[in-house]
Amino acid sequence: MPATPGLLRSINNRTVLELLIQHPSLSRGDVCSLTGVSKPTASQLLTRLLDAELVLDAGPGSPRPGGRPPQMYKLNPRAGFAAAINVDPTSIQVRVADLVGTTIAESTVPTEAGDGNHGPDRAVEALEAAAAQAHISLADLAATVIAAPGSYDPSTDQLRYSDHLPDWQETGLIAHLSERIPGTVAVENDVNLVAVAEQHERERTAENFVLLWLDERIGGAIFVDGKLFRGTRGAAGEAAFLQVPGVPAVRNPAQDNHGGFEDLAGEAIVRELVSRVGINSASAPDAVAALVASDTQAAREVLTDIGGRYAIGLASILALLDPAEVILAGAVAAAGGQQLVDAVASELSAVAIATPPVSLGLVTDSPITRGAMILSLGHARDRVFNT
Amino acid sequence: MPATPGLLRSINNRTVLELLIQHPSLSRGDVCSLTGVSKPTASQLLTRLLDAELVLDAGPGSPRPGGRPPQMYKLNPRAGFAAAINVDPTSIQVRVADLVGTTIAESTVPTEAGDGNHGPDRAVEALEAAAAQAHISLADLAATVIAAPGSYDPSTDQLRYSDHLPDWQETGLIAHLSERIPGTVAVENDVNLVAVAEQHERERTAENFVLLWLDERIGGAIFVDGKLFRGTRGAAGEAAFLQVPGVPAVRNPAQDNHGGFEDLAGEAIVRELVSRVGINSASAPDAVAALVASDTQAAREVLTDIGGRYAIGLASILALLDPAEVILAGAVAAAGGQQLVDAVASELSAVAIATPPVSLGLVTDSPITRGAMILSLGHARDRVFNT
DNA sequence: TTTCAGGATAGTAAAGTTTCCTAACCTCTT
DNA sequence: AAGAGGTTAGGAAACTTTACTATCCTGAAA
Repeated sequence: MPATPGLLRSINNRTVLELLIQHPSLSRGDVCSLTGVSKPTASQLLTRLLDAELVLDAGPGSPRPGGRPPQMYKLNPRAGFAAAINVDPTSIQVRVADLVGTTIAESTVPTEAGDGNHGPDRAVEALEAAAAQAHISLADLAATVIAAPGSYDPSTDQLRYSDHLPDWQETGLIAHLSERIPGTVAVENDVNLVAVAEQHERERTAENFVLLWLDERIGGAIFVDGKLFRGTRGAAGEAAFLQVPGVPAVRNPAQDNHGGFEDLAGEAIVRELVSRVGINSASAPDAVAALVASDTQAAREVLTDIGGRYAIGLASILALLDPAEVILAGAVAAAGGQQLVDAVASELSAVAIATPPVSLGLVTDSPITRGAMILSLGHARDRVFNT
Repeated sequence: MPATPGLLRSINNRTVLELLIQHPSLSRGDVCSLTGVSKPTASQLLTRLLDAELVLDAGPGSPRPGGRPPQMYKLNPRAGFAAAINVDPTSIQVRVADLVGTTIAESTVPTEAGDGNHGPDRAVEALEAAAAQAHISLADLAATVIAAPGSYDPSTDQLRYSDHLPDWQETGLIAHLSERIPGTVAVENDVNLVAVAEQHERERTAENFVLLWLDERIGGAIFVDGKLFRGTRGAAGEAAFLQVPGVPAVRNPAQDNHGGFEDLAGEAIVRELVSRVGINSASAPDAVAALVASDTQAAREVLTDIGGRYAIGLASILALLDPAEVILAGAVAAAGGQQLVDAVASELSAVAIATPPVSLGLVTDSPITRGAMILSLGHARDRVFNT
């Protein structure tokens, strides 16, 4: 693959398209100043992209005083479409967006236990329904990202550690899905996608950060150099399986699908700790919310205890990864709010080497689906722009 | 920075130079077939590089039957030079190599306690001496990499966690060194450099791996996508500071500069465990070597215990990073040999989620300096080739 | 109020540069 | 003579610079 003049065209085409993602519309002059190419080349680039129908005429722009108004161009939102699917034990949620990122269809299919197959084929059906609702054909989809608990291992093409989804255990998962869904198809761990959503929300300030997911289960996600770090088998960031002090070392964690950090700070433990101050809730988020609301000395001590447990696991994470930032997300983190963050941060400074800022997740509205859509849009653009 | 025709030249120039690193010499025809450029372009590229004195005529190659013998070209080894400096508490070791990687000077300066300054200026003196020995000027150096224990924090330009090197604690370390050493200057953690040497030795088979350093102290290094992962403050991979079960959670690890995994499996503990079977040695490597040599049931049990302790820390590392491979290196690992590796691997499969292959470090001869030279050569080539 | 020069910004055309490619032609050795 | 190595000549694709035209706003004069 030698570098020929055609490479220049692809590079510059791509540069312009990337700029059009960031800016709603651009004139030829904007392209000149933002990319550094000359005026004739900017014209040429936009003409080519217009011919390829990747770019549309956006009409005249606002004229500067005493000058001709510029001709504006925008990305063709219908040059391709992206889908995000979130699979959890009770439902399948589908969202379809155009290449600009505007949602054009959305639907949720409940998957009650015992009424047939809730596996990949059911997800494809839901996707077909959403596509019909958006008045597009499945063939128009350039990319689909499926969010699922557990980790996706690309070497075996299989979902692991997702006992809650019995119908998704087959090997050859993406191979199977690709037969029915066109374009790029990817399966991604749900916690990883929350991290993607958080990074997008923070406008890429954090290139290296760790997200700790505190919900029904404990999870984690790692960003390295602005990119998701998945590990070899897609199992990186499985914080629940950290071996931590305060509980005995866990043996056979894979078989039992439960880890040391969960024994120290998982849902059950949190509920039990909270119950010691007389608050009995059905779920850990409710328990923590009630704990934060009750402003007693005993409640504060329990919150410090919980924060300290999270801090122990985080200390190992910080020792290995030295992230610039730690984000706490998930229902328990949201329930605990800033008080929980403060408790974790203060305990953390006592047990970890170098403590980065700790903050709460900013994305509260369907973070998993949003992260899946962000990845899906990236894949869709990659695919559409390279033609 | 727009893509102009000049970019093609740089890309192709660079491609040819990279090939000349891997192959001792190449003909024009080799360049054609390896890069995919046409014959005239290959000629043009080599002529340009010859004019820039980055490439030298290597005489005629071996002729194929019934054909004209090709004209060969090789990298100009004197186009630039690279230096590697290894600083440890007792000495400063310097190595200088040409751009091809051939060592052209080597020296070791002992730094006995109490005879003046053993800081950066002393290292510069040693470097000057080595340059004189190689009959080059300091100005010919394109890159220098300094290996040191502790971690180098680029944000404060300072070495941390290196109590053994009191004269290296200043802030503005590289700024200071750059005033006296030309070219790229970098400071890198010694364990990271061992990992670089291992990766180089294994010819890039492992893109994602973790190296556990078992020596006077416990350390670690992480490779992600074929590149060293340093974290935000250069402190990634500090395995000694993992919080692990079996010992109490460590408080204030940074102040005391000692971590949980060290309490569980550090030098002192290893010596004590070995002493229980009657082997008393001054150092952990000696102790482990004697343990492996004495083939008793009790010795095997102690080895299993030690391996199990290492496995506990590794379990947390695997949970977070999911590497494709684990490498055990350092004096203790070398002393334990394959028996120790087997003990770790077998215990690991009991306490970790997914166990990758565990193996022993292959580089036994000055791995730190070799790693530093590999990085330094990379920097030197980057610098020389981009002109 | 209308008209029309002047000025500023937007866009195009023509010529030239750099880099690559293909095709044909030398060059050297067996 | 044959065959591989290497060069020359002509041309294509992408960029640039320079000079030109196009469009619109402003504001002053009719």
